[in-house]
Amino acid sequence: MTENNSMSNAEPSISEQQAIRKEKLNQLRELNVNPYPYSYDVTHTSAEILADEDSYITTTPDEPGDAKRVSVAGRVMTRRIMGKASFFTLQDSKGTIQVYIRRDDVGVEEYNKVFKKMVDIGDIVGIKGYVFKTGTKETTIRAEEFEFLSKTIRPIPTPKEVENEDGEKVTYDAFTDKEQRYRQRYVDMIVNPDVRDTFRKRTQIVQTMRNMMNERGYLEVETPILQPIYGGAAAKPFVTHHNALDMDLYLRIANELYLKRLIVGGFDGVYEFSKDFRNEGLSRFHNPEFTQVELYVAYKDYNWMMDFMEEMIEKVALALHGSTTVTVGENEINFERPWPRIPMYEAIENETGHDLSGKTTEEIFDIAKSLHIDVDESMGKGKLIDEIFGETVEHKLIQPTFITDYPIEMSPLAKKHRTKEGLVERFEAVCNGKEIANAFTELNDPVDQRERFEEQARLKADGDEEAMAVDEDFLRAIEYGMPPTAGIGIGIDRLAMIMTNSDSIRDVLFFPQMRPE
RNA sequence: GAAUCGGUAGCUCAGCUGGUAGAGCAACGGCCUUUUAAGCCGUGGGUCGAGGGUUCGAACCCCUCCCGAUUCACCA
Repeated sequence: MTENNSMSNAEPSISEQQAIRKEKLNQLRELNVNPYPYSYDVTHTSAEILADEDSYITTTPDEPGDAKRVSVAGRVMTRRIMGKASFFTLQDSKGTIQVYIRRDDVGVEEYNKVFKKMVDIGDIVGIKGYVFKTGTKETTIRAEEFEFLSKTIRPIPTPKEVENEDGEKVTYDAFTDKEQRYRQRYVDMIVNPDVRDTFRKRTQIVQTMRNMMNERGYLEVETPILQPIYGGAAAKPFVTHHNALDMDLYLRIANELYLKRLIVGGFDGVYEFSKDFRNEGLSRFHNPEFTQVELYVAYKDYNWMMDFMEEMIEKVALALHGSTTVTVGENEINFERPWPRIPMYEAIENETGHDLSGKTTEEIFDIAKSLHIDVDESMGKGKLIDEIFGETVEHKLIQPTFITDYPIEMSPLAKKHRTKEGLVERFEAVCNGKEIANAFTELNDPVDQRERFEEQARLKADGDEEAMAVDEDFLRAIEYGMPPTAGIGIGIDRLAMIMTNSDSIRDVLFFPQMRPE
């Protein structure tokens, strides 16, 4: 970053429309109208009225008598002014409802000088009135009182949705520029209501998972984000500095090692929804900060964890869609239990015809070359196998699938397989061609763990930036004894992408990372 | 980091082999008391992403840079 500070926000020159709207603020105050009052008594949302409209509608709107009164608040999204009466669409958090406002209902001054002259699309207003159906059978609130709640001084995009002859919805002037949608998510949410729906679903995913873990009696905990030693995953960290301690700290890349300390401490099950940070590239699938849930359960192994995950994700699909089947792009993905469980070597053999079990590093290297996979001499056995899997198998796994039993070289925190030499008890859940979870029977043999860390340290010394550091405190913890434990990390962003049929991680993050404007 | 495509009014977009910018919606002034992309008449609005170059003349051609999307590479 240079001298010219990109954090500063010099006020840009304003458009004609902004100038006009600012002037309206002065005019409103001259009319003794507060453009920014303090509260409003909202009795109904648009959705509550529309869901039960028969109980609200009066058939004699010109003589409403004791028809039910409603007050709603929201944003003016469209306007149709016809002289002495007008229609406008009011959008609140639950949807939209049409409002009909007449000069002779709200008063000449209020209608002519305030409503007609001062209201812009985007303004937040409150309406009190009663409900009727128009000639074209649209349920509409007839306003008896109108109030400004917040005057907008910046024009918002004005998309228009209409049904064509075939009954299809066509949107004109939709707000589609992705850069602006991400940078100004607030505008995106105002004019693209399905965006709000995506984020509601994301929260529903988290809540469904949290509820299930709570029902099982697992404890939701919080562990440090600022860590003196980062670990628990293979990734490059962000570094920051603590002034008072005069030491560098890392933003966590995973919370695994802290959660396992808590299992040592005596909890049977702990979980944390955690923002993790990895100093790597951005893409459709990667944001520098992302969310995982990690869960550790004592006295269980990875077989149990597969059962648990199936059940949890099936619940999520049902909660969001009322079905185990979810449409993602061109695929129908079915999360109904049980999911196939395929050992990694078997998955590779099924796809390529090569059985890697018992093969030497050199033999696997040659197989990779024969499959036209980009490999080099520096790659270890585990890395080579991972490359082969990634290139030949992973993207083909559309339906949820557990890939089990990984090479020990790639898994320094997982326990050796109880029967298969050279492998660990680890699985990844793959769905729509992408990993959505990673889990193992946790390594609780402290001597073995120390050796694995030392191997990582050798890799780090050889220049592997993603190799783990030896975490002496973590070793000390498991030297005190950690019970047999199953652990899992589930990527919430990836899961949300699948469950909401989003093709970019940016669509499931409110504020994806962007370069400064 | 590389390649491709893109950045023109508040929004969505035109703009030909170079002749200093247009449309619809939005805004502004009128008319209009059941409209719904409301309609009709009229008006204004632009650092054409930024900077340099070529040219009599650049939104357009050339160079550099900024921002974004997509694909690829690393990664969850």
